[in-house]
Amino acid sequence: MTTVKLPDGSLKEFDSTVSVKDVAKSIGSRLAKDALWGEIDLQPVELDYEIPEGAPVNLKIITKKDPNALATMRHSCAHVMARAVMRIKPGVQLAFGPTIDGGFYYDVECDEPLTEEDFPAIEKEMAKIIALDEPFERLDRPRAEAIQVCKDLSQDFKVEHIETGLADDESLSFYQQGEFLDLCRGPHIPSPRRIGAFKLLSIAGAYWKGDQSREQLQRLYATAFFTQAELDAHLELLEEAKKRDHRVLGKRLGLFHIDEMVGQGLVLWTPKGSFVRQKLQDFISEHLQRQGYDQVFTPHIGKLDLYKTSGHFPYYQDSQYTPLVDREYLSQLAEEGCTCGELSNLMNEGEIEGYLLKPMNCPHHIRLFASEQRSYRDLPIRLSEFGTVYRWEQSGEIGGLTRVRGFTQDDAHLFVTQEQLGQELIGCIELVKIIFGAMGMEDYTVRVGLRDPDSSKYVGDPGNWDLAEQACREAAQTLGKDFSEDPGEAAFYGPKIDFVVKDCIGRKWQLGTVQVDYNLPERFGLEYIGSDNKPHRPIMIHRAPFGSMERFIGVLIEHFAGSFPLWLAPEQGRILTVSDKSEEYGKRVESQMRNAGIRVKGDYRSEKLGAKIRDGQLEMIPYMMIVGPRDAENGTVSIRDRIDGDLGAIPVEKAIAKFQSEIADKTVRRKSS
RNA sequence: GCUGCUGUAGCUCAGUGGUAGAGCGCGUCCUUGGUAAGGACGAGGUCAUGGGUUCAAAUCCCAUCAGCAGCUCCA
Repeated sequence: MTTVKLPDGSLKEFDSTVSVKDVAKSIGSRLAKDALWGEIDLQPVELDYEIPEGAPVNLKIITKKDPNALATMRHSCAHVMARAVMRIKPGVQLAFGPTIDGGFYYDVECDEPLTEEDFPAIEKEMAKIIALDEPFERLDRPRAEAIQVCKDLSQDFKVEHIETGLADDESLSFYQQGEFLDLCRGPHIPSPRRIGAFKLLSIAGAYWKGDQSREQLQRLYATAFFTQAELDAHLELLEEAKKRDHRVLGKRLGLFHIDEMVGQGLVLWTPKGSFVRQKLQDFISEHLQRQGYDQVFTPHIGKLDLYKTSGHFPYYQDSQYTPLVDREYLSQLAEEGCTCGELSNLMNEGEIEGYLLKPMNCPHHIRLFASEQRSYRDLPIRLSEFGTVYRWEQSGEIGGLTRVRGFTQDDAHLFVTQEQLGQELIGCIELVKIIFGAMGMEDYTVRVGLRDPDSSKYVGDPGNWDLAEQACREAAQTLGKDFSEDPGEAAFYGPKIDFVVKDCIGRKWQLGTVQVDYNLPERFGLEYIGSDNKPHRPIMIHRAPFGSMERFIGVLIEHFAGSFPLWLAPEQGRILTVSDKSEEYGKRVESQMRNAGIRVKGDYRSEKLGAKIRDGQLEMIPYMMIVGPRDAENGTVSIRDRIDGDLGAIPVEKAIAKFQSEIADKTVRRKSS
């Protein structure tokens, strides 16, 4: 008699010996078909495993749907990959080899570095190992013995990891497959046969334990699926994602250019890209006006003293462009025989005079606030600016529009009383909501950064911090969306709310941010006169709902895959003539449309219509208006919609009305697929 | 900043130790057509930059710059 207990608690009894597969069959044919392997008392077993008779055993049948099934298989595949590398390359030191979204990696260190040319050999060896079909066997060893095992294997990273990262573990588990033995928490699939299809993807450097001061390892990225079809689909998805990369689309659609001669991370906006950017600025400006913001302009540089007061110089000097040293000060230094080395030292110590390219806008806005005496009756004061700032980002970090060295924040600084803080934060969140809503972007995450209760690095009164954190939480709640609360993620000067989205290849980027600041008002000694006729210190809110125009548009290009909604499209419509005979009518329609405020161009080349349509389609033109003799006769245009294709002939006035209403509504139309 | 890869025509890319190729785009001409590529001809490149090896370098080596992936960082 065999008895199994299923995860739902139900018991199943069998008269004779049964395998896992038999149990699955007894539950349902679908389950029997989908079953990958079983788990008895959390240990993976093959489907043909004969369940021992006697006392009831806990059995779980694992299918593809099991959230851990794929990860378990991939991790086993990582072991196979590491084993294959060890067979091919001498002196391989293993570090970590976890599963990640979309695959897995293994960090290794070899005597001679791996290159992508080694991939075919590694994959071949992996296939061999899988064909051997040796099981993954778990071995548990007490601490001291485990360390000795790793020492015997000359696996220094594993020894270190047991001694530091796993310092509290009394017993450690290993998994063995053939000659390959690795410290591993498990679990693993019962046999390598379950590895359906795998592929090595790329190789990159990674620091041991993520520490820049430690050894740099080679990280071998790979992926695996249960079937070849799934792997192929995944690879195709990666290819598709590359096509919507904003750097690719930006070039193809002529939206921006980054020029080697101008400098790394410095964006040149083409007329088309500038148009999109301007439209977005107009859009947000309109809402700022409604919310009672005042727009200001401030220069791109400021005296070093300004940033010494704010604390940004020299403390954050590494992430700023080198200061512009004051002319007279520089010649004075030269006369004194100052060497370059000495000048550099003076800079490091912050002991120089001159100007800084502004790395942020707040000090300028603060000085505007301080330029007049303020009463509590004036508050809140909301100063906004599309302010361009410059930061010396690490060269390896720069790329596309998402990480640049010069960028324009849709910045504003609100000077508020403690009582006003909550309401103003809600107003800031409202703006973010309006923007994401207008773009149809729902796939973003919200993080509320709170202070780390164990740290003393924070400035400001703890009681006020509690109030501000609570205000941030309440403001975040008004989004009607889940948000995470991250202790320790607050800036040292105040709590914050961040908005994060993913790009086409899954990288996360912070867009909007709302931050409370107790620090700068203090450093600049800001005051307003309260109703008690005494000076009080205002609280500052920094906020940028887009984050930066560059990053936001980068993400937006990928979000729309280059197909901007009509109101944002640089070229909203294009007149296509069927032949040269319709050019005159085409030009008449073109000017009629333009007079109605529609941004149109004409394609009067002597190409065939099919070619013109193809070009327009590839350029993501929202509406193509085909004009031929029939249209000229009837006063119509034959509309071809970017999404829905041929809409037939309609009178020009009706087409204009249709476009105008779509523009006014800021309609976001997506291909329904 | 670190590791690896890459840099050839406006774009996408092929190519080999012996004086440079394709497709697209561009120009001219032919074609006058109704919903995703009509045809012919032509122009266009110090093969990223600077060194080195060699009789000979775009090709091999080194450095620099830039791009890509990842790591680290991001007030």
